[in-house]
Amino acid sequence: MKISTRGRYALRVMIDLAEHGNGNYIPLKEISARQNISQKYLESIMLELSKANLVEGQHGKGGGYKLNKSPEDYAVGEILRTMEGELAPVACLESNAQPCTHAADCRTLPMWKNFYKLVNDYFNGITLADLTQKPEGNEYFI
Amino acid sequence: MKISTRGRYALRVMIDLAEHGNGNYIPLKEISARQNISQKYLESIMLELSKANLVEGQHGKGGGYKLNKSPEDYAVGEILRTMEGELAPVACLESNAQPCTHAADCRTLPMWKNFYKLVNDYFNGITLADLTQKPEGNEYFI
DNA sequence: CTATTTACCTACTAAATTAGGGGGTTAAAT
DNA sequence: ATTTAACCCCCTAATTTAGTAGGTAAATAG
Repeated sequence: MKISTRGRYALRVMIDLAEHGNGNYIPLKEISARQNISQKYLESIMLELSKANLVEGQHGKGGGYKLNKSPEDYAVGEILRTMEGELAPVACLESNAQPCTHAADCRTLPMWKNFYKLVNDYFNGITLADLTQKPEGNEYFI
Repeated sequence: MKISTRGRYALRVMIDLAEHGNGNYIPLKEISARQNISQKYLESIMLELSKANLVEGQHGKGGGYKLNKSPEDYAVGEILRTMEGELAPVACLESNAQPCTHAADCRTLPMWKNFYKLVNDYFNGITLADLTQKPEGNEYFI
């Protein structure tokens, strides 16, 4: 029941880009230093985020990564799903799962389904903007 | 973000005991056959459930396992935590975690904390009795 | 054109986790 | 004494996780 390191790191990178980007490209080296995450490992994470079109990479001097949308348009759920795949608590709820013949009398399926919805609703309801430090202090969470 | 096989199996065994036990000892062989789970693997799961006092084992003929309480007194959360440890989404929320020096300005900690509470509240609010098939049909979940 | 910078790409690896299996010992009932 | 069934210890093959190593390709500065 853990969020993977890749998911957590991706979130930290996205928050870093939201806080330090401002529409400019930020080289991975900077993010790696600021977040204290191995640059090599971050590379593979950025590749995934880039392929999923959550960030845009730019080669060469002055290049780096930047967000493709403004922070309030990224749901945390979107970022986590990109790194972890679907947030389903059990394999049989994943969209590519082969249909389970016992679903009709499975005692626990409704519980997992409700939980799955709870998880998605929670993380879809939080945006990157909610997680960035705002001057007046972030009051999103009590 | 998956519930482990051990956690799912433990739940299925507990439901099986609730539905077929009725205060009697049920040998693992029967549960294994009914649930289609390797008896060997179940052994190690039962050992854990037994040590946590969720079930009671009895040696010899007429022996097996039975619940220690009635089904409505088992929270699903209690069973899952026995098998998986705490249901914390990130390591730093676990009770034995070394205190994180960045907690004060961690952007995501409040989100994880709220999520942790959501998870615990959800699974603590469901009992084994809610998951067993009742004659009139189980209406706990819509 | 060359050097530098930075993203992008492929392959490898050590450690941990998962899902078991083998082969016994102990306790209870017949 | 035999059978049944929990309890206990040690082993393993496959998969996942969290990286590292060593490059190539593209953009910019001079």
